[in-house]
Amino acid sequence: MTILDELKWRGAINQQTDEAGLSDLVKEKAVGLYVGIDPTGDSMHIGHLIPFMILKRFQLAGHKPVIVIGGGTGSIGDPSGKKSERVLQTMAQIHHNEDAITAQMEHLFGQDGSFKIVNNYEWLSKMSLLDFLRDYGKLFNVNNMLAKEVVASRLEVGISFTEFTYQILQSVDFLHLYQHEDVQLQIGGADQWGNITAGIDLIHKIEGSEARAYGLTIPLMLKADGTKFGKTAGGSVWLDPEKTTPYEFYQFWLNQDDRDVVKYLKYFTFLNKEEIDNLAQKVETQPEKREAQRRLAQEVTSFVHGKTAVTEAENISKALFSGDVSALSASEIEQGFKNMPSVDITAEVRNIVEWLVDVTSIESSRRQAREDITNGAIRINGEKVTDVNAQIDPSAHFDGKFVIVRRGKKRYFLARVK
RNA sequence: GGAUGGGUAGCGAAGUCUGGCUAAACGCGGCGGACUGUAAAUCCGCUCCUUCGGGUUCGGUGGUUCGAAUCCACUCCCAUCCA
Repeated sequence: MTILDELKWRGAINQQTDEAGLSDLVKEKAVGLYVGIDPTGDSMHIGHLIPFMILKRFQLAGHKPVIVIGGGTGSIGDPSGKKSERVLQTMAQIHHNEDAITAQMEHLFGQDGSFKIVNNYEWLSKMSLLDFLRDYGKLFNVNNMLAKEVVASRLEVGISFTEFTYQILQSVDFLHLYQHEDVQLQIGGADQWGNITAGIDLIHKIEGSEARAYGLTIPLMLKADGTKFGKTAGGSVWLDPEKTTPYEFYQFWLNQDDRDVVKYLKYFTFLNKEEIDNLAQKVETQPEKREAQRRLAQEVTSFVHGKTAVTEAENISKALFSGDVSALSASEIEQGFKNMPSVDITAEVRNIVEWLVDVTSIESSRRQAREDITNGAIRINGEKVTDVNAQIDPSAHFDGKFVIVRRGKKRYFLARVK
């Protein structure tokens, strides 16, 4: 099975520019290939992970991946997938994001030289306007540029010259990498098709039509219920443990729908076909065991945060979902609740309603607090409290250091006694 | 600048003609609960604040009235059409 066959099996191929040509190339040699990411934020989220997982698969198949941090393109703004013009980020912000994303990449893919990470700011920022216009601008036909889906869809609302130019910059990237890094394949999300083909056209114009450059896009990921993948009530699922804790990260994957889990195993893990087929079988026969989800959560959490994080996440999950938090030691709580919502409180003994609203802000109003207490939705240190007149004594448990509040089935809050 | 239609709770949307029965239908979302697989689907409760007496709400201001989301005046936004 070639790498392309594998991607096909994983359902990871949306479009390819020259299936036969690429297929031959992949058999012939170790192919240089790249995926770009513009530093629009200071962390990647799991949606960003998809193309990079594919890059990793190519690497495992003996090819030569290059990650392009888009310090240059990011300063322009990619109109792909955007309904309207975006506000430019300051260069300071972009450079900050570049550093953060680069560090994240190095953490994920290592610095052992098996992955090359480059920043297109290096070559794009040095180009003069006249060079740009004479060397590249001349080769782009505005009529073709206008016809690209990304631009065409924006003609109604408007698009600035700056964003309009984006496809040229991305093409220059591909050309640069083709010439200097032996890159012959660009991979991206489905919305990158136009940018990728623009780059291939540029290479053909400059290097001749026999130049072997290819493009491959990945299908847009949707959940079985039709909603966007990778979003939770709290927003995106980030790879940065400060934004999304490893525990939350693990839980995100564990909670995936049966209908989606096999697809995610294919996309986000390096498990082989037999293993995944076996797990798919389990989803059919014993869905309630959620072996596939558990394995998915373990694999992805381990890849992003490491093995220790998996063990920790599982320990915390066990304690929180059994409800038996009282067994936890103060130090375990410090660990497990590290990034759960928490507030600092005093050791003062208060009425529970006032405490939930005024002291901890866990509840938004007294009415709501009373309702939740009456419904049996509030647990203090693992014990259900249904009396609105109950008193809270922060010094009663956990060496007087914490009060653990649970609202509903799985929402936890930690109050730290100061 | 002119014409018309709008601005109601987190969002969508009734209510306005025929003032009080309206803290304001209904849907979505959110929060609880039941069931369960830490699921999906479904069902139930809650969803402005409250010391439970009440208090503050329907773009804004000012009127009419015993009483205004509802009537009047002015004003600010939004949409569409015309210039």
